[in-house]
Amino acid sequence: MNKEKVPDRTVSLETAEPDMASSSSIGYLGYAEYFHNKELQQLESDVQYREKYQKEKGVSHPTLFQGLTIYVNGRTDPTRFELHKLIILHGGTFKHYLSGKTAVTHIIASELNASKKSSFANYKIVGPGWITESIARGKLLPWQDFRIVNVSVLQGKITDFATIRNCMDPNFIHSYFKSSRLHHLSNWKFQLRDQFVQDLLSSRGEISPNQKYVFFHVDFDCFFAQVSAKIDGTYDIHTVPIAISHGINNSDISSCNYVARSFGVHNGMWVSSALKLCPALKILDYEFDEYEAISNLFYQALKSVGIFKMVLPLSIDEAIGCMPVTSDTTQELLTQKCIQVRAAVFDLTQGYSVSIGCASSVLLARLALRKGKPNGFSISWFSTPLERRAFVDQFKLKDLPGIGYSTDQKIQETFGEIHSISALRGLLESPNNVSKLIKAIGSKNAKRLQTYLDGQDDDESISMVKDPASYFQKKSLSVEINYAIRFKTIDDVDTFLERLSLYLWEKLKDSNLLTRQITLKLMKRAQGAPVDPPKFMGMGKCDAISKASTLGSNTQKYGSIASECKTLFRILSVPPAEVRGIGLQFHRLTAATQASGQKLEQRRITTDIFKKANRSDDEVVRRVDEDTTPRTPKSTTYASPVKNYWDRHLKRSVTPFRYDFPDELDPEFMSNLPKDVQEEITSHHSVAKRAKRTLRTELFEEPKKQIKQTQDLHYIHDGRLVPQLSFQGLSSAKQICRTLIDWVDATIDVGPHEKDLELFVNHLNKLADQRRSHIILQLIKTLKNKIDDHYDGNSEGLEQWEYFLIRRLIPVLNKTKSDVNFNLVFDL
DNA sequence: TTTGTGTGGTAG
DNA sequence: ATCGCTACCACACAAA
Repeated sequence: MNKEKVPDRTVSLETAEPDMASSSSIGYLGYAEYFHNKELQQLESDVQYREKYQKEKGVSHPTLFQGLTIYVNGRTDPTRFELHKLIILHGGTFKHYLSGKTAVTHIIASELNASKKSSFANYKIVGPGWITESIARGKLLPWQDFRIVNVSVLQGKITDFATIRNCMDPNFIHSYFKSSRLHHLSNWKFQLRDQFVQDLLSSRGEISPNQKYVFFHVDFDCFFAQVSAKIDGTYDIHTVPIAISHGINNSDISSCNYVARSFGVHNGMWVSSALKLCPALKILDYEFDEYEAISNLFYQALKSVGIFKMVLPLSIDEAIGCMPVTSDTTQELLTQKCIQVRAAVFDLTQGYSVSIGCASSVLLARLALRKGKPNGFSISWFSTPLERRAFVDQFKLKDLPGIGYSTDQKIQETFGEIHSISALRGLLESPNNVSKLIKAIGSKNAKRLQTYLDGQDDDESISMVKDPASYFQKKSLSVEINYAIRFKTIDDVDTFLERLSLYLWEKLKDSNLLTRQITLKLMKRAQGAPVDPPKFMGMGKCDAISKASTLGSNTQKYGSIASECKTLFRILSVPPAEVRGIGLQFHRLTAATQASGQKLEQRRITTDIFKKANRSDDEVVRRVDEDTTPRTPKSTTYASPVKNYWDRHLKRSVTPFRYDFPDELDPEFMSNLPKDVQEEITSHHSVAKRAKRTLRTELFEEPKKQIKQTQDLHYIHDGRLVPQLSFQGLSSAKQICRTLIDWVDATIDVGPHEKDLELFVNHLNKLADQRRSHIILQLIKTLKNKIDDHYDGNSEGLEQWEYFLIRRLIPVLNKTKSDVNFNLVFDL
């Protein structure tokens, strides 16, 4: 591709500067507007355009494409706009649509998705290089040399197509996120923040906390709509109502232009309702890569202006530039700067419009931005608090940051139909009303709202400006999917949980962090909600329930995380078929030390608990990827979190359900599988059977309490005040050992109860917290010996006990390895 | 009083 | 068809 041959873009039609007076027309759209005409007119226009251009430039182009009719599909390099121009300048005919009537001779595309590919089957499909190379060589090159035949692309798209509808597909998570706008928004935000922190730390430029700034809140006008419309190239964004969405029915509109808004269309609306308000609405698809590219240019432009001490990233299309206040900061100067910033973005992005709100506080800048939109700017530079308040009074409560739908509703429930800020200000003169407000929306919310009434920033915004490095530092990690989640069996759930754990674990590992606490969050179909929600593959009306588990140590271990998730799912006790969404969160993150990072690498190469345990000459697997620094015992919860949970959720209806999986695995089928697959299946099967047992006992049988309830005791031990740990009401190791023996004997046929296992692991973890490793060792040895006693039999229970021993107890044991010197051989 | 857990709300 | 994410704050309530 020869870019030099591309005529430069300084044609008068497309060089107009952004219109600073914020009026209706934007210069750059002149070009788009020009081609917006109906097709017949357009043919004539193309000829006119060519003549005008050649006359102005004093050049003429060879008519390479004479007689050809060309259509450009999707994103290309050079862009569709540039190709359009090249084609018509060189005598070709450009088609905006693939209407059936007019024959298109060639299609230009870089990549075709499956549906397009098959519908284009009868066309000559070529890469954009065909155009640029032909022009460069001065002759029409054979199109066959630039033909696009990429079967893998085709297949990839086809699997994608199926993948997104089936959450059990191994690629589901990845492929779903690839087209989830919300995932992209979150991801971009994180990346921008991360980049910001890195830049800040490497630049060593100090942020002085007492610096006074003018804030420039810069924001694209309907970003997605602007970008997608330009890529598509078919419509004039100033005259045609445009919205961005995936589908045509119950699909969210994520962005719409101001023409669409004038019909009452707004972001978040479903396409079907938007079309009722505005039948002419054009729906365009997302162009995520392009959003990212334009955003890069946007941030680059903000930096290049050179007036900002820092540029705080708010999102892909939104940032706050902080300009230090000096003695000559005046309304005139600020006006000039706003114009300058808008022009810089416009130039670098080649034609995108941003709006700016400029003020002395982050809040006022945000409000000013609303006045500046679209395609303009607004400055709120006040000298008295009175002026500030008068300015704030123009807005609605919902315009204030942090006042969303729900808070707004609560205020109205308290004070009647109150929408305006001025009305609320009046009400709050009475202390009585202030306490009403606090009661309705909480004290923090109320306090922040009052700060806003004064035009001042709340503590959070202040900390963002004063200590941005820590404000933008990530403190938790989570993943959530509430779309297309449909499970049949608990095996499905386990498999999915493993993939979700893997996804998040990789992020944890990449950020070199350890986690202390895991939360599993489920969306459960609400009582009475239809099994098939109105939105295709959506979650419908759901109850959100979650359960946290505090791990025994700071960990980065995939195995512990995944198995903990499965346990949490069982505790939440939602039938797999009722699950509509699933999420995983890591809290209480700590930085992994350099050493543990290195050990992690070792572990991945050499060890796997299962395999290690199978090798009789092996000592107990070393704990390698857990934090070995002693934790302060602090306060530990001695009561069972499980009991706590069920006390609170007992009212929740639990629908009985059946797991359908075979009781026994077919040995012939199994023997034909690779060894690792066999192991995996056996392990799933065993977890599933355990769950079956657990829930069956819980739901259909009188729960056989083998052992009495936990008691929570506290007493003086060894002359010190040490919290006395107990398991099943027993404190002495000897007594507990006897209980363990009874426990194994009593459950060797049916397997242990999940809740009991959890209590026992909790107990061990607490012992580990107190560094009482010898007791842990004693208990586990006892348990192991007892299980070995039953080894001749081939009961289900034995299998489950072994699984428990390997998966849950050995990790606890490994954790204590540094405390005592011992070798323990497990030859299972 | 302090700490921890589950839930709700918000933003883009 | 359709891609309903994710970090963070605040609160109610329970437990110590």
